[in-house]
Amino acid sequence: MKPTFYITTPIYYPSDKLHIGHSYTTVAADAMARYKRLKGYDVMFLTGTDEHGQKIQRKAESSGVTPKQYVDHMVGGIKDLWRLLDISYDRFIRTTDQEHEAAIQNIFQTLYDQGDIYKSEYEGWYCTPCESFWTETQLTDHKCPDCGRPVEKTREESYFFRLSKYQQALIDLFEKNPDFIQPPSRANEMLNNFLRPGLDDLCVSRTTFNWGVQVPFDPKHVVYVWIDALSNYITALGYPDRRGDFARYWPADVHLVGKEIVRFHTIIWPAMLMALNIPLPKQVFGHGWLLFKDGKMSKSKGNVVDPVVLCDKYGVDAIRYFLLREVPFGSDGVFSNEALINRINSDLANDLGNLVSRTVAMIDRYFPEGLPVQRQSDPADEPLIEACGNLQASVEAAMEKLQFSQALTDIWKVIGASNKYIDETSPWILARSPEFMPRLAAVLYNLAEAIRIISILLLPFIPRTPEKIWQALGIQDAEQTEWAAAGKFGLYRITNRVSKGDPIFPRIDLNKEIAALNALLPGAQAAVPAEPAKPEPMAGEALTSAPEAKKHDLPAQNPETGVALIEWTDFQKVNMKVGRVISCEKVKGSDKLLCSQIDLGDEIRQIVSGIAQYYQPDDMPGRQVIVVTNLLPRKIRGVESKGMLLCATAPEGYRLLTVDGLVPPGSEVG
RNA sequence: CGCGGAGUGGAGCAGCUGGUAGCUUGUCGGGCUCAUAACCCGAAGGUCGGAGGUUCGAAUCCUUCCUCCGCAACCA
Repeated sequence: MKPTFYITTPIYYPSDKLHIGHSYTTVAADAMARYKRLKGYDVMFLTGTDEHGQKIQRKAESSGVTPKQYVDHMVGGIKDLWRLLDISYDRFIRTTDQEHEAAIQNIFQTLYDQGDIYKSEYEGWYCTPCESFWTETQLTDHKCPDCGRPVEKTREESYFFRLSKYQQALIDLFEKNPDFIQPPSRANEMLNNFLRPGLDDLCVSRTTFNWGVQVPFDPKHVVYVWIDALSNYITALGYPDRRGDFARYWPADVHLVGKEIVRFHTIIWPAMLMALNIPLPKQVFGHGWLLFKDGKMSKSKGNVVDPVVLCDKYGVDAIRYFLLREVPFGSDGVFSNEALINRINSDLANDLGNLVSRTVAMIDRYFPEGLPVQRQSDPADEPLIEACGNLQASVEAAMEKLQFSQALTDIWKVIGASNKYIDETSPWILARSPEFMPRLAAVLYNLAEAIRIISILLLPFIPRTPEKIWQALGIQDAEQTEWAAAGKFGLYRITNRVSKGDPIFPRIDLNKEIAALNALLPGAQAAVPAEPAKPEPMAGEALTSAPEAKKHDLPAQNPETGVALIEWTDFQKVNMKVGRVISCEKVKGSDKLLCSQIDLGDEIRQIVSGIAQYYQPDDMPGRQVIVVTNLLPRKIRGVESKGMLLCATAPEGYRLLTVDGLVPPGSEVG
């Protein structure tokens, strides 16, 4: 029987479109899953969505659909994205799956029956205007940290999980299994910040919303995210049935998570499993975040850092390569368009793509009938052959530690060695004299062989590229392309026929491209977590075979820019007017917010905008501004905002939109 | 003292169980012409945030200070 390997991503919260950070986690998990499959493992790669909770419920309400309709739509988009990124998940769990919901009720009941869950009261401070609960420690000056207004002590009936009971067992777990949390620094964080100071019991139900799994014996309550979401890792395997997939794959080999949810996965989750008498996962890997360079946020979220746009422009493999190579897994890193394009140009186009091109071109030119049997080796070949011989071992060593960046660095060293080998052996000079033909043949053979080995080792990371390379080199059969074949030098067949084609990775004109991207997307978003900011799903719809892309669900896109096209009627839904600023002040306690009173002709509106870094309050009165008037009102830092001021995102910051000449306040824009 | 992270050639980073700095990219010069203006070689460029201390010796260990960033807590 094959050994098994079970790897998971967090389940993502589909309240918004997924961004490049979610893609980062998922691409990493995919690379690992592919690697293990190539090594011969029976792999279970799980991802999914966490679909319950108040935020989803509200989002759905404001869109005028049921929560289920809302998440169904979002999940369609997420699956499209994973298809686009070549994510080879084996199962896609949704916390709204029936089996998952039933399993959650079973778990809740079990824990309740054995006394690990008990009913009590959740005591907190309630801010009525904000409709928010705060704990003692969250308060600032005994006031609402959100709006600064007084709060009142309130009690809410809740169920609690006896987390405190597992404190010592968890400390033991961490101390006896130093590898349980990776990277190790995060284990210290957990021990020092949470475990040693002491754990509080955990509130695991809510009565303030109802979009969730009902507590079986108390229908007023729904199960809160902890149990609902974290349990996905076992409900996806059929738990509470402990036979079948559960027996086959559990315990998980690794949970891949972003650093912001390491705590939930290394404290709450193991404690739950201990309570249920289930073996613990072998490892939780907390990776870093992808940050955005200038830290500026963008009002029109999404475009340039939208993985869909990037894939359309540069190809999936280029994006996957960047994500896996640019930042050591575990550390934070910076995403920028310049960095992306530089990686593509120098690594993929110049080093790898060009190596394939020049090798194929020379074989094609000097030996159009195929490489001859007669080949003359030389001591100069040895460094290259040796580097190729060691490569698979070093890639595997890195992969076992989830060091994707290191694995790719190792591969690129051999790519570099190959380019250097060409220079040292100067095949074009050998080609001038017939007596050097055997030597020339050996050189080109060695190059083809190096590229063949490299291409196999690239499979986990950029799965489309190896196919293209094999086509160029005329490699057809599995014996030359299976994983084990990367460990043997000399499998390339002289009967293979090369074929020159288009470059695998064309070079990109950096300046032109940056200009195009900037035009498309004003400023990158600030610090997007590389992972879902929350873990709370519960669905487990087993995804069977490759689903057809639901193209019709996606908005049409302008092929030039990647921006979604909308109907005129969509545009008409937005109501905009010219307003005049009457007065303006900074929002108290805020660095970035200005609160303006705007004359719209027939009314005065209060609008909060994030422009304080670019405009002084004194500078605002009298300005003519463009106001979106029919946005849902929203409270920002406790101050109500009814609308939005339009701004351009310039390199130096936001610039307000205005109108040409004086017009009466309230004039329609359209 | 809210929590956490980071300051190392122009940029981005590694080194941090102590032995006077290394990688990628960029710049400059050279080589080559098989290749995607690509590839190969070489050079310039750093008092390792500051100040003290431990030591024969500190980027590395200790003390202290400074600066930046993320989160807490915000840009509908």
